[in-house]
Amino acid sequence: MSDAAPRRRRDPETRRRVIVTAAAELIVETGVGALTHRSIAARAGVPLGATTQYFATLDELRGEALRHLAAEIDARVEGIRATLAVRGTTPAVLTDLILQGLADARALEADRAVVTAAVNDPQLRELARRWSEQMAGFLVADHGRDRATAAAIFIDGVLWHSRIDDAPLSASLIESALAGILGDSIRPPSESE
Amino acid sequence: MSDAAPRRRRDPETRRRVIVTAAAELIVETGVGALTHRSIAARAGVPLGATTQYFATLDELRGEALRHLAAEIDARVEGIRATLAVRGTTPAVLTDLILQGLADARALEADRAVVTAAVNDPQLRELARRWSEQMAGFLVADHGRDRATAAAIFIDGVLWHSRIDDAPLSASLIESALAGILGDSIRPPSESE
Amino acid sequence: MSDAAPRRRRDPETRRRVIVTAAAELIVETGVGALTHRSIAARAGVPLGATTQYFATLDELRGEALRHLAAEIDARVEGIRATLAVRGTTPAVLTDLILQGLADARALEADRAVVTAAVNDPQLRELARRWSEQMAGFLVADHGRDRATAAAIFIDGVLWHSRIDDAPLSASLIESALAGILGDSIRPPSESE
Amino acid sequence: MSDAAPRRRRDPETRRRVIVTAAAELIVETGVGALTHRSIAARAGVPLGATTQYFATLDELRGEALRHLAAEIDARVEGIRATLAVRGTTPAVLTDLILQGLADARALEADRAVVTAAVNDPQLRELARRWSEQMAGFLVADHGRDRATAAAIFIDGVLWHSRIDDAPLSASLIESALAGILGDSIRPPSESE
DNA sequence: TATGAATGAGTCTTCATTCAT
DNA sequence: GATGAATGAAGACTCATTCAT
Repeated sequence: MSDAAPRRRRDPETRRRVIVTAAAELIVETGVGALTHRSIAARAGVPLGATTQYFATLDELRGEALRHLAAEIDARVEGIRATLAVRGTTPAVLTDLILQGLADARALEADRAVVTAAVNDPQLRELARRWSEQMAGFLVADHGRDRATAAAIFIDGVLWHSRIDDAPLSASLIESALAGILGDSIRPPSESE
Repeated sequence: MSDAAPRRRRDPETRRRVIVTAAAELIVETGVGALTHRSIAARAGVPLGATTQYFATLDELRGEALRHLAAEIDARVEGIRATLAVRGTTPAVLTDLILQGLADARALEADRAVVTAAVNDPQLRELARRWSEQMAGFLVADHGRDRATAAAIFIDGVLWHSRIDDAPLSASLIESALAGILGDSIRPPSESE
Repeated sequence: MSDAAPRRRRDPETRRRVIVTAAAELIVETGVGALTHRSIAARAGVPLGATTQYFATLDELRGEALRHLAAEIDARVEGIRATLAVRGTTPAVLTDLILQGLADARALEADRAVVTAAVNDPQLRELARRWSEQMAGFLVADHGRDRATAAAIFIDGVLWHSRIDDAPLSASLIESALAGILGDSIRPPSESE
Repeated sequence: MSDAAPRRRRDPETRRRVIVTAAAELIVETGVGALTHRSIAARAGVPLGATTQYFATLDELRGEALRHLAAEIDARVEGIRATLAVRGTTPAVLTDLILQGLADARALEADRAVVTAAVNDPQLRELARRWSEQMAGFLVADHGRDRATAAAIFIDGVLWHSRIDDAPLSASLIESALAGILGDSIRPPSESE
């Protein structure tokens, strides 16, 4: 029944990660603007001082958290890339992947959080652009620059829609739109390999 | 005593409006998170006390400001509706309107600011949805629900793109994509009227 | 027996003065380095917030307090000037004034506090120089630049001595030294007015 | 296991000295108020823990550093004593030594730093007095108590002047003043030795 | 009613000191 | 013994909100 909180084990690596993760969660849930040392410490279950021990300023910690989110997103994007390489970049495949992505609420929120944060912070623009640019990059070989970009923009719109709107979009709506955007550049995936 | 002195802003209505407008500007410029009584008073050119006189809490004032932005957006949407009624809902007309909208940086920023704020505040969702829903509404008669929704989503994506990305999109990219999305539902505007 | 501290009367003028005075006292007693908002508030008997209400930064408040001390010093220097004008700048008169000054512990401490603060803050140098320069200025007409400066420097040394050393200096020691420094430039005060 | 590895600073004595020296430097450069464990460790090139290993509190370390500065001063004072013993205590010799002292900015700053620190810490008074008292002691045999004290006070004033004022004092000003203070007690140095 | 002074809660940040390793 | 991670007590500063005037 001793109420003196025992000093924690020394494991800087883990602690850093716990703090960054907590900050990332809070950004997703409440936005970058609401981030405070206190809220992070509470969420991470560490004393206030720990949040300033590893990061010189809140700005730095915020940056780490956003990069953490970006890394999460990158990992998913890499999965998408791999799938597209195997199954082809047809509207059906893309729609499938989008619906999968929408089903992962956490992933969706992380992605939109980064973009949202970028609206009022030019330094984050590059981070925010990445997802969309990579998606366009995956499509450009098969569909050309303009169609690829337009498709990526449409997909971005879909993600936003699902973040703001409660009614989910139907697969056929998404697939038809993509088919229209990609037009006659659509070809079945190559048989080889 | 001289009645030449212009009636000192005795009009509470006007003052309220001045304050709300100032708050709306600040939200657009710096985000909802940076809003303070002091910054609003300074921007509006009114004493600090005036900002608490007319609005019980900062939250309330923030809400009014966001509603003000929404009303601004509605006014522009109404203009779009009128134009579409006259010129038809073809990709060319839509592209024209989108490019016009992108050229109005202030309008664009206002719109994205409301959506951004809505990401972390469910109460604002309805406000944020409005623009997209109305746009879809204008297209539904000519193109059907799904195509209209898809087009509105694409347009939303275009607006986001221009907010995050520096390189502007070409008219042909936008028009081609819209043409693909709206597909064979596209018809020339009616001759009548 | 109500323990709710009643909100104070509104008298900004007085409050500012109370705060600056408290800060000046603390500088004299504990040095500029030990100055904190909290210590000032406690000394002044005002809530913490009051110390930040009137001064944008602690630096600004510190500056005001030092200027307050400088003004105190200036007032005394003006008294010295007036006395020297009437009674002449002889060693005897100077010694008399010095001993008077030394008797006023508070004045002495204020003076040395300003100089001490200037040691590590170049911005205060000018403030710290003033006393010595004015003293030299009073003597220059009668004794020439070098002797006047040397006398002022000696007096400065006397003030420091009395601040650090417990044993007081005798009047004869001071007077003899001044007589030596001023040398044959010493003349009795003019008879006229 | 090669014994070529230079014996890792295993010498606690040396480490203590390194830390104290670093602290002393910092006091001279930035004042006692700005002293922190971290700044000392950084300056000394030792780990943070070393600064708390050898000194129970920062206060203790600060005291050691000030005593270190006092010892430095003593060493220079001893040099002055030796010179005065050889060359005599004439104004010319004293002026020479003063100008030499003023040229050694580091020495000057160390000296004033100790005095400055003593202003707000009575425990340091004795340390701060030492320089002046020793200087007077060197002169007392040749010039008597009062003149010696007065000369020491004047020299102290000169040191302060150079710390606060940008314009340096001329040798003739200093020498004349000393000549006046020491008066007819001045004698050429003894032939002996 | 209109104003801005008053207050304290809450923010970021720095550091002395403790103590696990 | 030596190191640096851990902790919390301050410190500067900002502001929503209250309320005297």
